[in-house]
Amino acid sequence: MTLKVSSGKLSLENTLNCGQVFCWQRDKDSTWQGWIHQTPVKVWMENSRSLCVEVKEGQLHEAEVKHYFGLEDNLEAILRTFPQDTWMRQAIEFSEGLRILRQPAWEGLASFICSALKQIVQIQQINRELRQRFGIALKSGNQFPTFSQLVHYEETQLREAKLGFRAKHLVRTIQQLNNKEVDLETLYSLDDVSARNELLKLSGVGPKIANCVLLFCYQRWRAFPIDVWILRGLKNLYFPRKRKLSLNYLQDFTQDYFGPYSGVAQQYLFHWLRHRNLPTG
DNA sequence: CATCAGGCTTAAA
DNA sequence: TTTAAGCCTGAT
Repeated sequence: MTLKVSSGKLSLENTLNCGQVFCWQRDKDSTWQGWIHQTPVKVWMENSRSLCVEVKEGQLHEAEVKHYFGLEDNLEAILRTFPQDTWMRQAIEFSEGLRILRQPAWEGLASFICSALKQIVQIQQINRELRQRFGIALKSGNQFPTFSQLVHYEETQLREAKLGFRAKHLVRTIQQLNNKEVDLETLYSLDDVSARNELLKLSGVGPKIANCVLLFCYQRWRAFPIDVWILRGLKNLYFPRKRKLSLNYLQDFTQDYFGPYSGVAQQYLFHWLRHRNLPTG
């Protein structure tokens, strides 16, 4: 069956291919195959204001689709809180229709632990490898394995999924979650700082990855991940004359300057910066 | 305390 | 050969 959901402004390209999520693939006909939590779907836009979702009968409700794609967020109002400097204006124009998804916490956490020193294409490969090797098989693909399912595997087995040295961290984090040292479910009810501190207890989770998980999985819109792209961008665009900038100083600056939705602004900047520096762009 | 090398894997350019 | 969405450890 096909669900048709009124979406407001939404660009699937900018939303699914901006580096916030790694379980979507575009087909030739600009439809996308991926997952809404553990449900396999195919999605496409109709008349630029309706999101169509092909899904097995009874597997998904419209509310779940809206929630996953963040369609209840007032995007225009969020964009108005951004500083209207020359760079942000370009980023907003380039990233039109980009929405922050509400991803499942475990898959997001695992993906970002695996993201260290990896390009987006490679992180997508890891996502597929983990599904194919360890996930429950459905007709249209394998589900992302839960940490409970993964707890039975050794580091060497995870390494085969192209994880490299990140396998050690993922194994440790899986054990920590299995021990209830950290409980991903309770993070939803914690304030930003407490939730962040919980994530930082996990192996392989530093400031950058913690902020990614907060922003993309826990709807903490002030979380501003600083990676090498954003670091270069901030230095070149906002502090071209400064020689030395500490990470702490920049982190404070982003909170103040980009405002209550600074994390969303980060993603708009990030998406723009990446394509701005590509050979074709 | 902050800050900073060095090491870690792999694939693509 | 270099580079790519970092983190951890240990040394100052």
